[in-house]
Parts: sequence; C-alpha cells; structure tokens
Amino acid sequence: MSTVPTVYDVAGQAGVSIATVSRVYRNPDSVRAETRERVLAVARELGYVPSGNARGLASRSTGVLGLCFPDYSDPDAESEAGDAEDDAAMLYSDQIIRGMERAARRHGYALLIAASLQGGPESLVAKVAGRVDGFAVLARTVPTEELEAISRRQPVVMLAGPREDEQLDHLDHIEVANQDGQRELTRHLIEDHGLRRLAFVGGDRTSPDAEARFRGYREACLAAGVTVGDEPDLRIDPMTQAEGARAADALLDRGGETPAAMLFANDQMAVGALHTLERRGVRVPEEVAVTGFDGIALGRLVRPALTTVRQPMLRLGEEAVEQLVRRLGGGRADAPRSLVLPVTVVLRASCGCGRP
Amino acid sequence: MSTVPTVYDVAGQAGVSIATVSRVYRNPDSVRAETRERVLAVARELGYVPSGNARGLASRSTGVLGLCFPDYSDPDAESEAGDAEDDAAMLYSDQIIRGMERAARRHGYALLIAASLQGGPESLVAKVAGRVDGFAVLARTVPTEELEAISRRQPVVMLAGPREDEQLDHLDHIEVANQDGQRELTRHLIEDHGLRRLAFVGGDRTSPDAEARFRGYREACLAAGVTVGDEPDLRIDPMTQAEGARAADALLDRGGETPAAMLFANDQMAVGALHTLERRGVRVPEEVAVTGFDGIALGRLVRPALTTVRQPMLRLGEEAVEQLVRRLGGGRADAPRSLVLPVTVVLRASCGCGRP
DNA sequence: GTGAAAGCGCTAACAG
DNA sequence: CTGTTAGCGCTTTCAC
Repeated sequence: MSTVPTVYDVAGQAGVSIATVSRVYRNPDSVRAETRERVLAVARELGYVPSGNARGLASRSTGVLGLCFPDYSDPDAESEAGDAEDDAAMLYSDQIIRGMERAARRHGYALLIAASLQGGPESLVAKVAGRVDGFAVLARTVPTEELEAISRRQPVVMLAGPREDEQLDHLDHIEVANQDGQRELTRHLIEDHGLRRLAFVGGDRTSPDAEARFRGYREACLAAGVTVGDEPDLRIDPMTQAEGARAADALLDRGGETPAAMLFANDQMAVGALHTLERRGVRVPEEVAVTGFDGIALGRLVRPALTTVRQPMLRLGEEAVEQLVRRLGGGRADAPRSLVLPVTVVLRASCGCGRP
Repeated sequence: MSTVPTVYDVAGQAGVSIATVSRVYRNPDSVRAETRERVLAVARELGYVPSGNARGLASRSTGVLGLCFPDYSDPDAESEAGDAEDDAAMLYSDQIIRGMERAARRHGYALLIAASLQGGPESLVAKVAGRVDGFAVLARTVPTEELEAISRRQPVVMLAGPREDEQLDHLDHIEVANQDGQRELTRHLIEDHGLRRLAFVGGDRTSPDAEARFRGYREACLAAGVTVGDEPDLRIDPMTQAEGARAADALLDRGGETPAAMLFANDQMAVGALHTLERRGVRVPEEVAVTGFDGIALGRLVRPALTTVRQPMLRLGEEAVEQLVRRLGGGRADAPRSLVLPVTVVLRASCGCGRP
C-alpha cells in the first residue's frame, strides 16, 4: 500500500523501456514473447496495475460507459416492509443497470453508475461525464442546460426522456410506449369490464412519463365517450407508496360518487392505494378496480395482484448501450436517433382479471 | 463533438490562468466571486467538463469505488419465464450493487461495476482496479494471485469470501452467517417439523458459501442425533434452477426411501426442485419439505412459497463501502477487519409453515 | 522489436 | 486572490 508501482518501475526491473511495458498491455503481440514474459513476471511481482487514469488521459478513452439516474429510492417502501423485504420493491433503475451492465460487458465496457444528489459546479453528471466515453441519463435527472453543454463533447442517450424538449433535440433517446400502454389498459377497463367512472392519478407535470400516460388515458376515454378532463384527477409528487395511499383516501373522500376504477401513473402509488383500500374495507376489484404502470416485482406480490403495464426496462438499458457504442464507433455525426420500445399490458386480479 | 475543450480553452476565453479555472472547480471559495462567475460562464458556453482522467492522474484519486462480481446471470431462470419475468429472479449481485451505490453516494463516491468475463493481462480486476480508489470483490470472481498483487496497492474488501485462504489473509472481508443460518433452519426442520430423513444439496467444494452452509446443516444433524455424512448428498455446479431440477430428480430416483426434506444450498436450485416435484406429482410440503438459502424475491412468488434463510445483501454492499471508505481515510495500516452479518430464517409454505 | 520524447488535461506547491 | 511551473503515468509517433 506504500508506493504504487508504475511503468517506470516495471521497465527498470525488467530492463526494458516504458514503451515496451506499455506495449505488453496494449498490444502483446508486438513484443517478443520472451520480453513479454519477463515484463509480466516483474509486473506480477511488483503488483503493478496500469493506471486507468493515465491511460485514459493519454489515449482519450476510458472503456467505461455511464448511467445517471435519479435517487429513486422509495423510503416508504422500505420502512414499511423493513430492510429485509425491500428486494421486492426492486425498481426501475436497477433493471436498467442490469441491462446496461450486461450489454456493456458484451462490448468490453465497464459501467459507472451514480444517482443524482447534489448541485454546484461539481455536479453529478459532470463527474460521470468526465470519466466515461459516453453515458445514459434517466429523464429529469439532470438540468437540461447542463446536459446540453455536455452532450456536445460526448455521446449521451436520454432514457424515457422528452423528445419534446427542443434544447435537447439533438440527443439520441429511447423511451417506452407509455401512451400506447396506458391507452390500451384504459380501453380494457372500459370495454372489457364496462367501467366508466374512472379516476386517473398522475404525477408532477414535469414528468414526461406520467404525462404521456395521462395522454393515453385521455385518448381511450375520449374514444369511448367516457367523461374525462384535460388534467389528471390528482397529481402526486413524489410518486411513492405513501403518497399513493394518501391519493386513494383523497379519491374516496371527495364528494360525489366514488370512482369504479383508479388508474395510477405508476405501480408504487397503486400499491399504496391498495393498502388504503384494504384498510378502509373497500373491496378490490369488486368495488373499485386499481391499476398501476411499470411492472415492478412488488406488483405480483401484493393481494390482489396488480394489473399494470410492463415496461421492458432491461431492454431499455441494453438498447442504451447499443446506441452509445454505435456513436462511439464512428456514427458520431449521424442524425439523432429515437427509439420507442413496446410495452405489455399485464392483466391480474386488481382489475378483475386473473385469480384473486 | 469535435474538439473537447480543456482548462486552457476556458482560461484563455476567461482571461485567467488555468490554475484559476482549476480552483473554480476544486475550491470555489478560493476564487473571487466575480472571477468565478466569469469562468463558469465561459465553461458553460464552451461545454467544458473537467477530465476525470486528468484529475485522477494529478491528484491520485478518482472518487470512484468499484465492484467485481461473477457473471451470475442464470440463463435458465430467464429463458424459462421470458425476458419480461426475470425481474423476479433478481439476484444477489443486484442487491449488493444497490447497497454499495447507496452508501457510496453518501460518501461522495460513484460506483464502477463490472462482471467477470475474461482473462489475459487485461483482466477484469485490473481494469477496475486501475480506475478506482478501492473496490469490493465477490468471492471466487478473481484469481487469488491476481488479487493478492492488487491488494498491495489499494484497499480491497472481499465479500462472502474465504477467511480461510491464507494468501488473502490480509484483506478485509465481510460475510454473512451462512453456517448459523443453515444450522438454525435445519434445526427447525428436525425439531419443529419432526423430520429426520434429510438430504442436503450443496455446491462445488470451492464455494465457501455452500461449504459453510453444509457445515451448519451437519452441525444441526449431529446435535439432534440425525444421521448425516460428512459430504453433501449431492454436489451441484453451477447452482442454477435447471441443475436444481435435475438434483431433485436424482434424489427421487436414487434407491431407498425418498427424503422427507430437501435442503438446497441456494434458492435457485430449490426453485428448480419445486418445479420437478410438481411435475412428478410429489406434494410439497406434505410429502417432502424443501428449503433454499439467500432470500431472493423469486422465493416468495413460487408456490408453495419457499422457506429459506435471508442474507442481508443490501447491508453487505453498504458495509463494503463503509469499510473501503474507512481504509481510504487513514486506517490504511490497521489490521485486517472481518465482519459477519447475521441472517434471518424465513419460514414459508415449502417447509410446512405459513399459508400454502 | 524496441527506445526516445512529446504530450494528454489537470492539480498542487510556491511565488507574488 | 491569482499566476507559474512541475509533474501525475501512460500512449504514441518516429527513429533506430
């Protein structure tokens, strides 16, 4: 742990130049076998490991891809079930990480991950950006302006992000078919279950996902002649279990008839609502149907199991890497690419389908 | 994307020296507000981001911690349920990643993750090691010899690893109470359910976890006067669902009475066994009890739900980071530290407890 | 095949 | 408070 050995140490011990040591690692075949072995032997003995920093600096590339994601951790989900159970709450970002790691590995890259936190000149993205060849960003993780600047120097792919944001129009981006999914799910509730008194619980209006889902909901309502406003019945932020539970209360307590179905913009809120409904003795799906969006594992564990729309998160991550690799490998000047991944409606008990 | 701006560009445009630019980022307060704003403005305009590589080189630290883990992906689990379902198969490494990321963030570090793959001079660890200030390694991911060399130049913490391996005795390491957990679970089967014809399915003998679990099993048997060999009834490698399914077949088909309980060294095998038993019409837990180890989410989803021992993976990750941070912050010369995290026996339907 | 030398972009004394 | 000046450890021509 004292002094870290460098090329110079190895070169000295092995009686070669630092250039040769370098070659042994970068391009082994360009060095005579005998020399190579000698160098490697010394390196092993000294505990030499090439400095990634020095390498990156000299070669202008790191062999690392990055991911910036928001601090999605849902404190409610955890405290409720205790530390031990929260693997069931496995979310969004974890899946994307898995997908990216897997794809990155295939292409010989490592993955650097960091969740948002701070501000200031030393912002999160900057830190990541400065250490990777390219990276993905989950929407709303990073100030637009900052991204704009950074994306001029290296490939950035936006995940689940707004194609709309004109300032970021030149970025590649990958999203899932939020609108289609919510539309189809809503159609199912209306046509297949004959429900017409619906309530949609959305998120903050800055969330592109939640907004797209609301649009899908609205479309389906309009198409079926079901009354619908041009705003969600409720806007919840953050979209956690605790807030979802509160939302259900609000929906139940507001005047007029209670809705026949509560559609939530994500699974976590829906799960929270399920708790409220059970506590208040409102039967699901008999008295009210409940749906979520995302397809988190927790949705299968709750009773009744949650009807939802599943997003292909793993693929999102994989596609992100593919796109980055494509950019890094020449296509640097190609037109921005936009990819929309299809989603799947998953019918379970909470809407009246499947076993309870 | 053309030329990446550097301190020189910013300094030039802003009419200051590169040192000042550097200060603006490293220690903003040491620069007059006016100057600072000017620099920041230019930086923003140019799309300047400090190079992590250059920084790391100059300051001899990266602000990044690492994790090397084996390529745990269980192809069986995925192909079986389809891409869409495999979030339920959420494993081990994902939890550790979450724990590490969370803790790392608290300490201002980012996390670099890489799964094992290759060999050669350009091995995985070397790549990670060269880019981080310290890192964690999941046991058996990396050749001992290589680790030995690397651990001489930077903090390494071994996860779930062998304290036994004399060559790595100087490493910190964190593990879970495998032996205690399996002993307690076995005791439960014997005393609370009155089962005495047990079979233990272990892993390769190079797996320290699997071996420790077997020892726990054996201890409990001996303590209760239950017949037990000094080897697992079966050794399975890799410990996947498919192999677990096969193991159940083998246990059923070997001569003599079939066991009253099958204890598997991990959940994945146990789940595979559950499938086999269902296929062959053997009722669980009536005819045979089944248990796993790990506490993966999938264990709650299968029917009957799987009795198991839950490992605190998240904490494992968090503790790993704490330990690394401790080493990096001075305690570099302290004696190697060894931490054993407690586990929890989780009684569910597959052993005859809980609802089916 | 191998060596010499010039940076890569930034930090860290040390002056001023 | 700001500028000057060395490197940090490696890759990379260009010679030999």
